[in-house]
Amino acid sequence: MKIATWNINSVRLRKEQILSFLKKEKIDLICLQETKVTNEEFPLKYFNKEGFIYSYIRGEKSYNGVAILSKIPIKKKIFYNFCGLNDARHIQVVLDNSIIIHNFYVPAGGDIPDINKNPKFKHKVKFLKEMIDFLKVTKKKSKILLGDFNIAPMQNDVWSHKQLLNVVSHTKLEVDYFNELLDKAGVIDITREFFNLEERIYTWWSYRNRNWAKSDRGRRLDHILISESLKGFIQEVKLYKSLRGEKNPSDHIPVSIALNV
DNA sequence: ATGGCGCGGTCACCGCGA
Repeated sequence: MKIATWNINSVRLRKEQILSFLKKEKIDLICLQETKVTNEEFPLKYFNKEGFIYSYIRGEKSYNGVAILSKIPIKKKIFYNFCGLNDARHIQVVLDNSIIIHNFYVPAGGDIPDINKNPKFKHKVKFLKEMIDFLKVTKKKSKILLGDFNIAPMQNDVWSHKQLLNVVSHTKLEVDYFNELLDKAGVIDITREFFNLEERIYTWWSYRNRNWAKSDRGRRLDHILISESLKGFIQEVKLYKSLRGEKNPSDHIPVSIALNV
């Protein structure tokens, strides 16, 4: 079973790229973020006719939006609201084998890393706190958390640890919350387990840098976190950097895991 | 060292991303 996550930055604009990726990499289930579309306007039939007959979509106009497209049956569909907002940042499904899959789009947090000066950062921090409280009660359950966490937790998850210490996504406050989440939710950062700690790995490169590949100033913001109990079933973890170089790309690339279950 | 782009909406500009 192969599961992927991808912040797609508009599903309508990039449905062909998504399908091509799903086919080429033989993905069974994908979690999308920033679909930027209402459920009514979501191109669901486009994926249904290609075998992704199971789905759970939750979108809104213009902003945010998450979706799960699957070839594998989905037993249960649930969503949760954080910070009292109905803003389509989380959905959850349960598979027939009882594995729980969460798809998250954590708030970006704006520019200034100060909760007293920047309401967007305050929102992000509150979201993370509520996420921890929400997940800690399921610590013992077999689960996979995927999505755009908007946090680059380790030194080699950014192009320059020193220069990004005070940049939203890599501040100590955010990294501490990320690690608390791993601990309290009972999950591990499986991508890092499959790559050397010394290796710089990214899932996002800014649109603003035309020469993104050459300057390579990326960040690892997209994650797949799995229960300890599932670790033995993981056969591979893949990052698809080449997709950032496609025509009209998303600024994020997909990440996938292959599970032997 | 800095600035750099791309999305959706209802517009030819803005809010937002990170």
